[in-house]
Amino acid sequence: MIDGFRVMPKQNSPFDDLVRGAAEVIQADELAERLAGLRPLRVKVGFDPTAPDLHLGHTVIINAMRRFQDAGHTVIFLIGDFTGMIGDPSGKNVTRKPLTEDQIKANAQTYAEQVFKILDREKTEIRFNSEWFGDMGAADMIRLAASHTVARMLERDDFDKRYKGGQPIAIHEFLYPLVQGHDSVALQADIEMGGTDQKFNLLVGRQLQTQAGQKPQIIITWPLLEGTDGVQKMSKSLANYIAINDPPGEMFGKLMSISDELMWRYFELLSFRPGSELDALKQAVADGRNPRDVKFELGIEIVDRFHGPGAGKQAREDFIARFRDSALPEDVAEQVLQAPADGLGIAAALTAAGLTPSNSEAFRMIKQGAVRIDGQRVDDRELALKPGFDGLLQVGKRKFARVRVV
RNA sequence: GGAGGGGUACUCAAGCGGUCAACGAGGGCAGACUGUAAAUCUGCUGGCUAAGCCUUCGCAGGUUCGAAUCCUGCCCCCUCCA
Repeated sequence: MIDGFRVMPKQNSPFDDLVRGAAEVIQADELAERLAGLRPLRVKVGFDPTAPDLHLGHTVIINAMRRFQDAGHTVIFLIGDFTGMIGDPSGKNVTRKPLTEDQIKANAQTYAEQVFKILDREKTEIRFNSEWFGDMGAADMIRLAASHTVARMLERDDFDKRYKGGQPIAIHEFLYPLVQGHDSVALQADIEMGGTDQKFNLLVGRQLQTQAGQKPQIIITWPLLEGTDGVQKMSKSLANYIAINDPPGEMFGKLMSISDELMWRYFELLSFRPGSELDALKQAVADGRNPRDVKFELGIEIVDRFHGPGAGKQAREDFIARFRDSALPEDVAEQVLQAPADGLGIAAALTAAGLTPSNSEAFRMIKQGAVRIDGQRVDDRELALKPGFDGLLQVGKRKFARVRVV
């Protein structure tokens, strides 16, 4: 799938690990050539300062950045504050709301906090494209616009589809690839990485660099990570995501819930283990090792990364106790609920404790045998918790609340 | 500017005067199974002071014993023509 790979040295070389899981490398031979040089390469990755809540899908490319850092290269974390102020409409026909300068600053800050759980802060160059676009005049912008033709713009897949499909394309949308490409010129990027949907924009960068007398950047695109459902891309709106701010237990649990097949995909794109080690793990499973235990390894690595060394093992122990040995969790924060004299209805208690969204839902859960008190199933929907009650309420396998009724 | 089509629950999508809290699919949740899952099977999937009641089908009115379904006005989206 990747052109030029077969001319590369044997499997699992440092080169392979740098681009492991990449969707495409444009001019792989050039990449090998530049990597072989003595100069650290400038690796540019642009970020839209709109969605500060990062999930594991976002980290695929950040992991790749980290690998380049570890290989001694310079990673440029480019924040598209200039473009953000205008509102990038790419992708959908939904016009994004322009962001204010303050929002962008705040988002950039949140971004940085999360990103440096992976990247080495010392080795990261943070840049904003308003540096060179902020005071660019109309004349220069028109000059930039003159560097590309409409026909070439329409080569981009989504433009083409929209154009042929009679969907509107605003003029400024044509400017986005140019602006992004010009960023590469300004930064003198050797490499630009992005999602597969960015391919066209990244290619424009190559052209603009060539026009500016620079060596065109190498392009590495990364696939969109599937969400925990294993089918659709990971995204917050599809509720199939693992946020990097998820608490350890939740993060570990979500990782455990992915299919065995998807586990390898996650290893490939999210793990820092060398390819040789992944091959060994695959072999072990093929030889009969329980895939669950290998999934534990994945969970430990990821949880450790975002919650510090040791957090992963702790999460695994909790997980085993909870799900394999079905022990009741110990560390559930106690909630104190007010009850009328004749007691608090069980449904109302579940809802008040946040275990169910409504009393109706609580009744449904009881009917389905999903509700337990201290491990004992509750069948009586009329059950009332009297003042003085103190116990562990449970809905389903993973929702708990320790409740004291007064 | 003109002509036509459409807005239904988380999503898609039926319904076109009563039996509609609204078919079906997807998603989600729960139960069983398990290796934790996935797959599979089953159930649930508006709210409530719960065998009853209340609110929902773009918004606001109207007709009717009765409206998601008919009428009027408004808002929004799409297609074609200019």
